[in-house]
Amino acid sequence: MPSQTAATVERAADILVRFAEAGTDTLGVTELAESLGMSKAAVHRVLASFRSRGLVVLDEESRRYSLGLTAMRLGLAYLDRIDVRRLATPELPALSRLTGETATLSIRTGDTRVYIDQATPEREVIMSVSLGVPYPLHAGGSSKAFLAFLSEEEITRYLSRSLETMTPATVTDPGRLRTDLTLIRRRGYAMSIAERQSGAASVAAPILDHHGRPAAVISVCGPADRFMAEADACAAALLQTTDRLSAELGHH
Amino acid sequence: MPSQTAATVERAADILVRFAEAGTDTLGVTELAESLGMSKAAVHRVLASFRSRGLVVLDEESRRYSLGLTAMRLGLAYLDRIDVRRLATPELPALSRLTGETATLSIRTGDTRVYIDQATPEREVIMSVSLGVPYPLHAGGSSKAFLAFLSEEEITRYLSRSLETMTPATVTDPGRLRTDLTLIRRRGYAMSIAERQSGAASVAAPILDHHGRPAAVISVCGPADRFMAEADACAAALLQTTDRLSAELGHH
DNA sequence: GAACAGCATTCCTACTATTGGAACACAAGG
DNA sequence: CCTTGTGTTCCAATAGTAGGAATGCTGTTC
Repeated sequence: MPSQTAATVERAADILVRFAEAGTDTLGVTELAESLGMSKAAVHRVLASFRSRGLVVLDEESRRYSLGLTAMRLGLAYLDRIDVRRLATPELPALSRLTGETATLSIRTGDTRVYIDQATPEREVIMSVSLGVPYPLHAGGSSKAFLAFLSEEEITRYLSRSLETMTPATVTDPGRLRTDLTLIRRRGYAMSIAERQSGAASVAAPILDHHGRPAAVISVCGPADRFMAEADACAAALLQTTDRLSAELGHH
Repeated sequence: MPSQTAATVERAADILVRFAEAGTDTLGVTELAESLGMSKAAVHRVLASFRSRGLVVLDEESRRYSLGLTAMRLGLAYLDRIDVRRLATPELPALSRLTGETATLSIRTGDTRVYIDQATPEREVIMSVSLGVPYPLHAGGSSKAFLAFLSEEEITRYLSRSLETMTPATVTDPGRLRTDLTLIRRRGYAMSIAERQSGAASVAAPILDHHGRPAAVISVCGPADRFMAEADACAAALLQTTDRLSAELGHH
């Protein structure tokens, strides 16, 4: 969609993105050049430039590169400007302790949604989510908690697209999804068993702003086999938290 | 220091950095161009390129730019790969040389804490700690440096348990411990004389992560009889180190 | 211990892609 | 309705990048 772009800058951005995607901490010049189809010389120049700005750092011994302090500052700057985060983050540990399961916070990013924080309980078998990864709005508790509280037009538009299947339990039929969403609105929270992630289950409820729109979603989630027995208690604790936060955003 | 750089990429990086520095969430093209001495056209091209990679997003209404999801993922990727040990271990020899005493690194393991590394000075009478042995959180400098910076709930929970006596100097009274912890938080470091180990004394301070939680503790310790004369100087050197490391973990 | 392999880094010229002034479009405010 | 401030596009000049090849370095193999 962006119109006037600069190829050099896009390639440089690709290098940066590769650091975020790669599971490994460090990347070498050759490795980057091959995976991006660039020449080693070009990759090296870009890395040297990023290095001068602290975006990446060079380990002098291994001659390999990793992300730098500036990269971290970018991430924290992004999170700082999300004010619902400041409001909700302190609630997650309390919710996790109360329920004995993982509590998460998500925000919407267009037609997707990402976890931006989580608090995990202190026990052996726990569930942990991936922060920063976009997920579709129709699969899983947190996603459906967003979708259910969007406007009728937005829901219709979203459901008219092709809906990705993430697990065998993902619902992709628009009719069945609409029934789900109606129930979610009536109960005030969404429940999901293995819709986004096999073996996982969750309850999720939105924090509504003064327009009644979902500013964020909190979920309580855990391993599916034991979670079902706790689901009702989790939902009660969850709603108590989200109702209070919604009120703080001016929702009544 | 970097040798072969690419001017275009450096300018692009400067734009990115500006988003992290600026207190405001959004920036406009003109604003960026003027503050960086670039032409509006160049800034616009760079932003368009970053936009295609999700590093920045454009608010269609206000025509202003802010950081995007990819920026957050960079920050989280940086934080993920930070292994406190790798960060702090190289600092221990320097701290030991500077103070003439032993420098140690501890991490928490639930309701206990273990030394995972140490650096000893080159002199005849030195103190040496046992790596890998769990110690309780209420006795000794390193332990109390952890305890003091946990959440109020965690402290209360810990103090409600029965507290082991390790030496005649160990404090086990919850009231006196709370007074200790308050002082530690105010000074930024903990001091202990023979609380965990007879004949030993130490100062200890936490490395705090971006949540303000203690990721690790560094201590400087030595034989009690001579250590007291050096304690203030050791604390100063210690805090200089831990403050810098906390910043690298995103604490501010 | 010498030859080798694999890596990062530098060099240098052809040439492609960026540059930036100016023109344009659009919105808000006087 | 004109003005002033945006962000965006256009285009020719040229400055800066690209990339193949050479170099230097490190660690490994025989």
